[in-house]
Amino acid sequence: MASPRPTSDHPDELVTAPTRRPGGRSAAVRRRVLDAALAQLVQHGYDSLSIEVVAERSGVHRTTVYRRWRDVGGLLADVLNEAGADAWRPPDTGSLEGDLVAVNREVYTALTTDPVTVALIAASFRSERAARALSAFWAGRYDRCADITRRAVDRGEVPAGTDARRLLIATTAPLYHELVLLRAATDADLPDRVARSATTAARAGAFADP
Amino acid sequence: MASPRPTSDHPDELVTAPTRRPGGRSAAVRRRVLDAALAQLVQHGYDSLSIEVVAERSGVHRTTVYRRWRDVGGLLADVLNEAGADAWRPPDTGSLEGDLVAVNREVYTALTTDPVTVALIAASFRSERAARALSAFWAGRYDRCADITRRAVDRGEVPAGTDARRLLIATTAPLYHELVLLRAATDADLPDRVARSATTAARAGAFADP
DNA sequence: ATGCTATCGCTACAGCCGTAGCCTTAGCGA
DNA sequence: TCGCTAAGGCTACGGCTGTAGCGATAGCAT
Repeated sequence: MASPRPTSDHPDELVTAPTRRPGGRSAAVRRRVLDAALAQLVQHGYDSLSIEVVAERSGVHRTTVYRRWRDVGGLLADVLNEAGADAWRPPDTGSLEGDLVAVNREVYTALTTDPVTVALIAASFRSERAARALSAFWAGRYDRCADITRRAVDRGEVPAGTDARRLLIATTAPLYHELVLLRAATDADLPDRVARSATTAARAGAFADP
Repeated sequence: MASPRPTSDHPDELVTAPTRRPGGRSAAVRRRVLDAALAQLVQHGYDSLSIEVVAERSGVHRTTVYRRWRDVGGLLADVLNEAGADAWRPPDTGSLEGDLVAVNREVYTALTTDPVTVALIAASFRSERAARALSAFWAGRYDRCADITRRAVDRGEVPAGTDARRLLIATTAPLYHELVLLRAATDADLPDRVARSATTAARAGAFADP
């Protein structure tokens, strides 16, 4: 007996249930809802983001949104999945310090000027699915950033065996820590300073094997 | 006319309104409620923490809890204020690396075995007051940790001018980043490895002035 | 002791969240 | 073209959150 697809409305792994009718309507509903969610988020912040509001704004019925996304976290997880699938590539400035500074400036602006980023982090504490989506998003970014370390090793700037992930975390983590967790006063020089520290550390072999 | 104290039920700055009658009842209510909140948090996690439940558990009436703390964030902010006022001192092992490793192990256990810590972070995204209380708590901890750097400078382990805060952030931020934001698989060797990296970086002068 | 009043307890209510059940609509295949 | 049925729309409801108003109680000062 060919086991039929389980008909659960809320699959655990997939962010949005794959529709058996991908034609016009379902796709249109999804687009309208995701657009509405993002717009609401940008314009009025995370606290204003409720299923109620998104449904209203998108013109899709409340219960439909509940059925397909379950909660705000599910909505944002879906938004994130789209965002993570872009063609982003790490900067390539020709030097390790330049690359790390560039990365950190991107992170800095994302955290200070873009309400979406912090909203997604906040959502990840309230929804398991949003948390997974955010982890996946970041994993993709950090993977692509491995190129930065590879190039630095090739240029002889840092020891062979330097761990790309550790270096990248050392570069970006202090930014997240200061801005998101400690909520320190914003300091425009912070991203560059941290990136320079990480560069110095990497040159000293702080992220090589043992 | 002597202006009387404003009678707002929900002062913005103070976590708990100072009672004009500190005698038995108010204090007892506070104690019962905070104890109940912490117990509920430890036993059933953050998502289970509602005013409803805490009121039930403490035997204090729902509306009273709403009046004095307003929301879950206010409750946790009050819990935090008590926790931050303790006599905690940074470890003193005789070497920079030893001190940083010890600090990081504390952070690590707090993040992996103690549900309270992550719950407080989660709460800080939902409540301005909890966020401020958490910032204050951490500020106190980081201030006290400045001793670690001072001693290391005195011993000649790191250059004079090494910035205590930057060093401490570099040591602990990757832990928070991996465990809280990235939700990476827990790795018992992580705290030590990161602490050693930070030590190497500090010795190389990565956190000295410019 | 005794009155004053801050603080707590209680009831009632308005509003939002999330789900169930049923009906309607519109992709999709024949 | 036309039936089948997945998917969206609608209504109704139960539960939880947060507030208002009022009466009861117990610190505190005299």
